[in-house]
Amino acid sequence: MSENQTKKTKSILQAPRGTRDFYPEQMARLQWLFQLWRQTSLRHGFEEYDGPSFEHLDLYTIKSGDEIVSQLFSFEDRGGRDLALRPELTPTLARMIAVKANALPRPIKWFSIPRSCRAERPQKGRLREFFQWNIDIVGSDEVLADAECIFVALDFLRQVGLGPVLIELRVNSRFIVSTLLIDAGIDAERHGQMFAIMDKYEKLSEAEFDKYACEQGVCDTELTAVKNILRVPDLSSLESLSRSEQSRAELAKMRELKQYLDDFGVGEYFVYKPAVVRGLAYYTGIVFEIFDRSAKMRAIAGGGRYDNLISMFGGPSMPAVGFGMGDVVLMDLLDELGKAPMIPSHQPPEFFVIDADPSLFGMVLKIVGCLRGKGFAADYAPKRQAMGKQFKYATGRLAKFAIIVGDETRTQNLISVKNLQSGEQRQLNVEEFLKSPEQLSL
RNA sequence: GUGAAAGUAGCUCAAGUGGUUAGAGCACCAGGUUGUGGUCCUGGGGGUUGAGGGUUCGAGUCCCUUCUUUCACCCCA
Repeated sequence: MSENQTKKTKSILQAPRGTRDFYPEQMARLQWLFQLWRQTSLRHGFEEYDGPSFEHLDLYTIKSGDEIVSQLFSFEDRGGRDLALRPELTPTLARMIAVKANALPRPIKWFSIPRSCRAERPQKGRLREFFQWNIDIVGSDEVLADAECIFVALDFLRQVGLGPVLIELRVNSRFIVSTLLIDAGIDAERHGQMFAIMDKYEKLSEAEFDKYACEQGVCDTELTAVKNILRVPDLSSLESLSRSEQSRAELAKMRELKQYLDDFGVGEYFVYKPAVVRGLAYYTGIVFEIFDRSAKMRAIAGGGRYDNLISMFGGPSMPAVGFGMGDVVLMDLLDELGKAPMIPSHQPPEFFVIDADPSLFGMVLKIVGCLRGKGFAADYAPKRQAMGKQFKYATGRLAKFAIIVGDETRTQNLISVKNLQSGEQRQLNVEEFLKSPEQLSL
């Protein structure tokens, strides 16, 4: 082996930057999460879908412009097509819906748990490969749809122990901010830039923010107007600022949203935050983010209304709202709060068969074989060892019942069944036990 | 992509200003109690100190390069 090859062999032992290996222990956690995401989605009436894990590069540049390419893992296939690993699922969703739009009953309530890749520099809570729970409702412009999306997220979070004391839902409306900016004499074409500046408000000190805004070409009167918007503490204060008919209508929508969330029983999570504008250009109305209240981490989830996206992909004009929740920040947070459950990476056996003597091993396999054939999780010690060791192994595997095969099994067809939790033990006839193992009461 | 800090066993951490063969706990494996358990006792495998090069009689320790992680930017779908 050449020196170069030795080097290569060593470097391939390391998983690529920003990726993770899922050993059984981590895989069990991941599956726990997926199952909860899936169950919650289905319970709320969403249907599961998925698309390809890579798409035409254009699919992503249409929406986000060419700058996005540097954040993508892109490549060319042998036919010269430009492709990219999916950095998110929303473009795929828009494409899938644009193709079949007229055939789908509305509202379309879909969910997915895609594995996605972004070529960014990894940090805490942000990797190059991750999973993201996506929830979308397409074809409804009613606030109820926004409320439903948010409710699924909160219902899930509540289930994993993240109540309103620990986390909050930050809500704003891009539309209303836009109308307020217009009232302040700031043209619509500069709103994108304003959103970007407003996004910094919570991260910077007052002086730093002023300086930053000034550098971005915001004049003093504009800065005052922007700050007035950013300082609005709640919806009722927003009312006094909203002068135009449009902004009043949008404010009414936000009130409606709050009412729906109250009705669903998750109103306590709601916080009005004027600085929440989201980075993406395509959001058109209500936007929201979910944060832990200590706010030391990135957003747990984020989303909003994007009424123009489907038509951008060549589909009919269809209103839509949705959010994404990544696995990384969520699991980090659960770990930090001690709320991540211990999930065994194997299925604990219902029955664990133990022999008193290696010569009885054939009977162990016979019983295990029969139980497994009947659909029970049954197991035995991997080595012929003293009974003490076998019991130890059974306990380690979290088995419920131990079945002891001894001389009496050979001579009288008797086995002993022991409840490993209570310690209770009883002798039974083998055939009778095997006929209906589920009727065992101990 | 730019800037900064860190990296010692699977995990958590030791190892004065460079100085014998890099240690401990947990975990893992094997023995011990001869028909009954996560306890206990004994032993064991494990590391080219992230990798590569340099300075030196001598490098875990100092210098350079690189990889990974973390933090701040960029961006955040």
